[in-house]
Amino acid sequence: MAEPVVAPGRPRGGRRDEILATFTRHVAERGYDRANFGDVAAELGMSKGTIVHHFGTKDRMLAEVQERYMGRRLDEAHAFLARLPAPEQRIAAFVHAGVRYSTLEPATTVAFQREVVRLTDEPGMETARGQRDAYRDLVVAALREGEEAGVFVPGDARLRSLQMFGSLHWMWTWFDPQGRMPPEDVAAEFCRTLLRGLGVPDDLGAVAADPQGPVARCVAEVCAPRS
Amino acid sequence: MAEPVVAPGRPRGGRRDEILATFTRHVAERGYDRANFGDVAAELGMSKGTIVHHFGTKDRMLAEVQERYMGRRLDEAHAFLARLPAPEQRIAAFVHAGVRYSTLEPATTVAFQREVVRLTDEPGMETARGQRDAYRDLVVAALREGEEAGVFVPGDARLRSLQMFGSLHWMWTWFDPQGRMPPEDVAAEFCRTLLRGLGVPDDLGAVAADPQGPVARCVAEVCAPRS
DNA sequence: CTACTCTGCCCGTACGTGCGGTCAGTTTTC
DNA sequence: GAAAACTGACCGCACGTACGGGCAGAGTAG
Repeated sequence: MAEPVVAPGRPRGGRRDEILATFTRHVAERGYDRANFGDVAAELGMSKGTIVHHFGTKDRMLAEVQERYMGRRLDEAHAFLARLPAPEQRIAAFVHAGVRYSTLEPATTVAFQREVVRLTDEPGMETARGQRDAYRDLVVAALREGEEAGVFVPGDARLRSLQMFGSLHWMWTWFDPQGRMPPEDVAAEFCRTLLRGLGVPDDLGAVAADPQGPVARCVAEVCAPRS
Repeated sequence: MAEPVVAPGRPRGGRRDEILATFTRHVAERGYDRANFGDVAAELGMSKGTIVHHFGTKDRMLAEVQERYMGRRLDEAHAFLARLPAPEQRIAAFVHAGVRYSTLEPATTVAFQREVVRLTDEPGMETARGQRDAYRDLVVAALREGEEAGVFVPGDARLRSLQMFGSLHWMWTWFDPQGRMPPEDVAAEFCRTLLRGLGVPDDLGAVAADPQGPVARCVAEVCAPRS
């Protein structure tokens, strides 16, 4: 049924990536517990054994999904931070990027978000958890910079970062990438409310929130669709 | 090994409620998929069959947890809305209440929050979903009132409600009721940032966010611990 | 008071199913 | 020919739940 495409057996990681992508989609749709080897194998027209051969265990497969995801996000965060010096731009960029991912890699994003809790619980997730913590540290740092620069009103940076992540990580429960609501609008609205909440003057905030503005454009360049 | 037959008192469905409470705790700790009859039964020193006798299926049991939870929340929301006329007070009250629940009924709250997605997916959850939607409608209505009254800057009320719920519903992944961070502080910080973000003047916002203020007190009275 | 019956909780077990993972062997690629 | 990719049959186990029966208390008749 499925054409050979490239010869089976060789293509370095080709088949492997396919497996990972399908697994990711299943996790996104049903959650980790209900996702299973059998269905993934059937969908790809291969045997369960093949999946085991490539990944060993289900836990490892999820860990790899999370690590790859966070790896990409960290790279991108560093990239746009290097280009955006102002704290309110940085915070806005995190929001734009967070929303953007929901449409750029919907499956991976949902899979990550709905299974984040395993980062703290399960063993074997140390790497991914470290990446996640590093990412949050970047946001906290930007919030602190803003406070010190007097752009944000003083407050608890850690709590604020959690408030912010909550809004973004919750999106998987309601946001439909195929739906009517454009992600840019979501990002813009979230940005405006958040930045105003941090005490950023409306004009500065408007620029940072603008879907056509410099921040959004920078994020769009950095977080480009891959292959 | 079973205890003396009848527990002190004969609270209507005493045993039944005990089962539900234990099940709820297991869902909160491991998630619905990993929670199972065997463990609950063992912990209560009863047979799996007893659980089935009382609830029929696992799905039904979860549905009942969700319906009871949302029922209580709706009652309380109506109660504090009746006492707080101002939009900024109402929004603050939703935040205070949302945080408060994490310590008042930690297990039920976590169980609800981590399994919310089933409200939209699964059949048999129509009632609970209706309750959840009704709750969100209350928040959206308060946001719209605020806009019309000129207390909030114009914006997309639905998006704002989702942004707000995200912050609160995400708490289960990081908030520890036993931890150092007092829930009142979380609520206060969330309130301040959110209300400022909605355009509420700082003095008005400070009163509404104050853990000792009228709004927090009203919520504390309405959302009292139950027997 | 006694005997009988009805009823609702509760028990223990057994069954079917689904799933993660193993393994010995085959095919493909270089 | 060596190594990697792949297969398909199989195992063991955990879990939901169906089922038949036990048992204690309430109601009723004599």
